[in-house]
Amino acid sequence: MRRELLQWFQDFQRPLPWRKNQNPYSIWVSEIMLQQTQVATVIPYFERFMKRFPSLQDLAKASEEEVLSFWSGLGYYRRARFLHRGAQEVQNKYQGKIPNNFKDLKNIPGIGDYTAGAIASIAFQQASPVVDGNVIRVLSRFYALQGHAKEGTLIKKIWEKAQALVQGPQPGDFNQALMELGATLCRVKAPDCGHCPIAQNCQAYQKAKPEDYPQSPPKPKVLRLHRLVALCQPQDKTQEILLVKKKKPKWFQGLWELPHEYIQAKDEVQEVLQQSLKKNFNLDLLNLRASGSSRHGITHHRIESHGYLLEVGGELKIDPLYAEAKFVPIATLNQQALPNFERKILKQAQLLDK
DNA sequence: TACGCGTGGAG
DNA sequence: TCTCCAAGCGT
Repeated sequence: MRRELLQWFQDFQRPLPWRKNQNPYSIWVSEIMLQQTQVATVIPYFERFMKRFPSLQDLAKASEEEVLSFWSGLGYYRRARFLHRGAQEVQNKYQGKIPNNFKDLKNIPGIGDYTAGAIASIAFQQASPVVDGNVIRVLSRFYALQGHAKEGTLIKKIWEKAQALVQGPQPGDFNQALMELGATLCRVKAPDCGHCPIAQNCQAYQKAKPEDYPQSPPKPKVLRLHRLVALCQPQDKTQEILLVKKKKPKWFQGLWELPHEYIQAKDEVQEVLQQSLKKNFNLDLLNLRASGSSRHGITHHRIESHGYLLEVGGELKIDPLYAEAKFVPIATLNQQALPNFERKILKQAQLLDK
């Protein structure tokens, strides 16, 4: 099985930017970006990020704000803050040399069991296993293991299998081959067993029901929210817009947001915005017009945002709930550390290009 | 151990 | 338009 998979990987692996070399730093960046994120989404972010932060040192000495601005739109922003912190830690504790073993890697912020195994095996050829969503699927099918994909007992068994399988030559390629198989052939739905190099020994395939493995876990209930978003422009400077940071935001720690309020359907728009702007920013609402709505999902939340373009007056003074607030030129919005959640609203108001 | 974190592609 | 879920992690 090991031999077949390695051969298949050599013949059919996708050419990906982080496979051009075995530089531990670029492997690390790619592995963090790929957490819970598909390859096609990551590629342009990876290219842009590596161009701006080509070495660990470049990343370590950058500001968190700038690192986040290069992560803007990729999601799970905590990853970027830990990666940045991790780079600084490697710089200080290991003189800029990324550790080559699982144990030390795992102690770096943002690096868990999976990522420590991935870096140790891919960048340093250590026989260290990896278990991600792909590996759980591939191995639970190959060995016809019972249990759902988030269940502790199943995951533990998969780690044991992966640990045994990774022993031997080319551990990094073998780990990547397992994941590549999961991503391209051994898919959640409609697996392509006809082209699978290990189908002959796959127990789920022999039972003719590979897509029954692993079982899908119970899912949380979806919550629906409505949100008013304020695009505030000063009366005398209409080319600027207000961005804010809460001290303890529910989402998007460290990123800029547009001022907003979560509302009930019956709430009066103008009244809510007027009171909110006065209380939080000491601003007077002079006039408003609707600029469009958009939907966005965040984990198990489905949020409908309603944007309003507002003209505001008065002197900016922020409430203690907020850490910062600033008016920025509209032309600089593209370089700000904003979540896509806010970019959608800005695009609809034609303050950002599509 | 369970939960929450972002986003976009596929079906 | 909706659901599902991806190269996980820290708490």
